[in-house]
Amino acid sequence: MRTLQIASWNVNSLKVRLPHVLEWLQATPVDLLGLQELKLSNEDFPLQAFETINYSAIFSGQKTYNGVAIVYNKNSMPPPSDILINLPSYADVQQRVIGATFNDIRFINAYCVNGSEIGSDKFNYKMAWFNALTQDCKSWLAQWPKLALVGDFNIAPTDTDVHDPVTWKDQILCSNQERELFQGLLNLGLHDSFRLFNQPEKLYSWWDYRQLAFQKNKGLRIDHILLSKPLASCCTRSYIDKAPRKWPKPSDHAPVITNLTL
DNA sequence: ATGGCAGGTACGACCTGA
Repeated sequence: MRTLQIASWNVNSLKVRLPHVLEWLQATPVDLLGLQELKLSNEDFPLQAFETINYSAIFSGQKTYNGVAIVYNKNSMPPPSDILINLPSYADVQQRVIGATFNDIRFINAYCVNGSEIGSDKFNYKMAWFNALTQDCKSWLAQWPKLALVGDFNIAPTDTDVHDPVTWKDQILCSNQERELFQGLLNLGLHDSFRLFNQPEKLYSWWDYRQLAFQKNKGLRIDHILLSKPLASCCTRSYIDKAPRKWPKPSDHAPVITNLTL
C-alpha cells in the first residue's frame, strides 16, 4: 500500500509563478502535478528548476497563451510513457492537453476552453473541443482502466460550486450547456473526486483578481480531478489548497489535490 | 451596461482570461 498524490494548478504564467510552484511542491510533494496556462514556449520552460528539487516535467507550451505541463516526482514515479500532445480527435494550434502513462495510470492534464460568452465563436469552440475530449476519453478508458483527467475545466458543475448562483445563472462557466458537457464526462464513468467526500460549503478553486473576490470568497470551483472507477474506489482524500492564493502575486487559481491509496 | 485585475506583447494600447 502506498499513497499517490496527484494535483492540478492553473498557474497563469509559469514565468511569474515558478517560485510559487517550487515552494508549493516542497511543502506539498505530490507525485504528479498538472499545470495549465504556462504562457511560455517550450524553449523557455524552466525544466532545470524542477530537476533541482528532484522533479522532472513534460510540457507543451506556446508563446503568450495556453500551455500545459505534467510535473512528476522523480523519487516516486517512473519516467512517463505514451506521451500525448493535444486531443487525437481535435486538431488545434492551442496547446491545451498533455498526457502520459505512469505505471498503469493514464494521467491526462487539460486546460479546457474558457468560452468567453454563451453563443460566441469561442463558445462554439468550447462545445466542439469538449465533445472531442469526451470522445477521446472514451478511447483512453478502453485502453487504460486507471484514468485520471485533471485540469482547469472552466465549468462549475453545479450551483454548489458557485458563490452566487443567481448572478452566475446562465453565465459562462455555469450554463446548462456547459454543465451537460461536464456530465457527459461523468457519464463515461468518471467521478469528480472532490465530491466523493462530504465537503464544507463554499469551497472554490478560482477567484477573480478584481473587487477583492478572494477576500470575500466570491469564487467558483472550476478546477477538477476526475477519476475512473478503479481509481475513485481507492481515493482517500480530495481538497483545495487555498494557501498559495494568499501569497504575493498569486495565480487566480488554487491547486486542487487528490490522494489515492494504491 | 461597463469596468474592475493580471499577464503578455512590446513600449501603444489591446487581447485574453473567468
